[in-house]
Amino acid sequence: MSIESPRRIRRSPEAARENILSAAQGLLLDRGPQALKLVDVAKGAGVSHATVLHHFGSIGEVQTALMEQMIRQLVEQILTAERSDDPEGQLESVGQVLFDAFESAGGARLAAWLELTGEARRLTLVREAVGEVISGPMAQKGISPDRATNLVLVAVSLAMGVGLIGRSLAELVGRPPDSTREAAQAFLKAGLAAALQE
Amino acid sequence: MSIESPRRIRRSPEAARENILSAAQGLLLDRGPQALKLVDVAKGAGVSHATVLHHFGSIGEVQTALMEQMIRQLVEQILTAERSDDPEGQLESVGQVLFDAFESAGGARLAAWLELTGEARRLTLVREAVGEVISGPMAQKGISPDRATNLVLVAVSLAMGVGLIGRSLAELVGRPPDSTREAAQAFLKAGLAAALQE
DNA sequence: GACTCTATTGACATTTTTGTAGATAACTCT
DNA sequence: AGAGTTATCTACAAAAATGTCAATAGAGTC
Repeated sequence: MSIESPRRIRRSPEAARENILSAAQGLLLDRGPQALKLVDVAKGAGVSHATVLHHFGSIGEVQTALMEQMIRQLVEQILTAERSDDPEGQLESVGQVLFDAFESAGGARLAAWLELTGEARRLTLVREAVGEVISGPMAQKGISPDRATNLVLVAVSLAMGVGLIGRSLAELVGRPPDSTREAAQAFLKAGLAAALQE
Repeated sequence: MSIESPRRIRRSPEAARENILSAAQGLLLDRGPQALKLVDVAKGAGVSHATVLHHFGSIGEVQTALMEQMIRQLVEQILTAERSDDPEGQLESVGQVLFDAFESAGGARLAAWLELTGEARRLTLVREAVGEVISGPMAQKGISPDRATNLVLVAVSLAMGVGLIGRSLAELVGRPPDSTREAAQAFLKAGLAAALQE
């Protein structure tokens, strides 16, 4: 029987916060917002719950910090795709990334959570991204700001819906999980094409 | 100073459950799922929390009962509209009701909640409704079951997204709250029309 | 009016969740 | 190596949320 040496991992404050937030994100994505309890987050991060409080002050601040981080990630993904591509494929590509962001990265779950908890005002970052898409690639395609806004509203809503319930819905009607997304992307593409033909 | 008579309202078990559930629904709709605490629900219903437990056994059962009731309401709305209308307007009408159900009645919030908490299997009722729409009005329009399923998946996802974040999104980009829904309905209608022209 | 039934309640008990405080250990700098 | 800083931990405390129980009070029946 040896006395075990009390090994601790000591992180920089930033690393510690990051570690905790990523654990929290994992919990949010696969167990839902209700799972964001202090001890559970701590356990997920491999630290004591006191450590979480040391870095965030309260569980509530963990949650808002998580929201902000996820929003930043979401917007970054979209803007990156919007900027880097060739102007031709931009619209399709942005559509692609939009669905990706809302699906895999948990964007839909985040947005749903924000909406359900009434914190949707935090989405100011999103407004900027939307504005950039409207005045950028869509303007280049000759789409008026007004119509462009409508298309974006529809596209984002659709991506949101698909990201949130698309897979469940498909399985519910006996289809492969991705079929909702595929159908939605095709539908959106057709609608965009129609909008361009005027 | 008079001794106040301890007036109680004594309801039938059914009325009591209904009263409690409707209070719970109110809480869910305007404060989110996190607000569904035992005491808060009880306060909303104007009874003691012990009464809630007497009728439901636990707060968890209140929540699942609420889910089931809301799902039933949702499906009923959709099926009613699907059945009662003239065959011509059915598709448009169902689209209308779909958006209504997911928006005003809180269907989107319900579905989001189910999804976030991983209880989406409860939606078997929805499968039946979907099946009925596919084999009913859509078949009459000459749409193949396969294509019909795709359209339904898209329509429901879109209604879901619009119902959940449509208003916030519109306000976020400086539009009137209803504009997301209007744009989405127009977009969906156009897509349906295109699908019929083959 | 007395009796029965049970929905309702206040008071208590338990569990869950969050927050606090002092001690300890990991890291940096000298 | 020694000292200072502070991230981390354990143990404790507080608060919040859920659940239990015996007593009370409506409403119907005899």
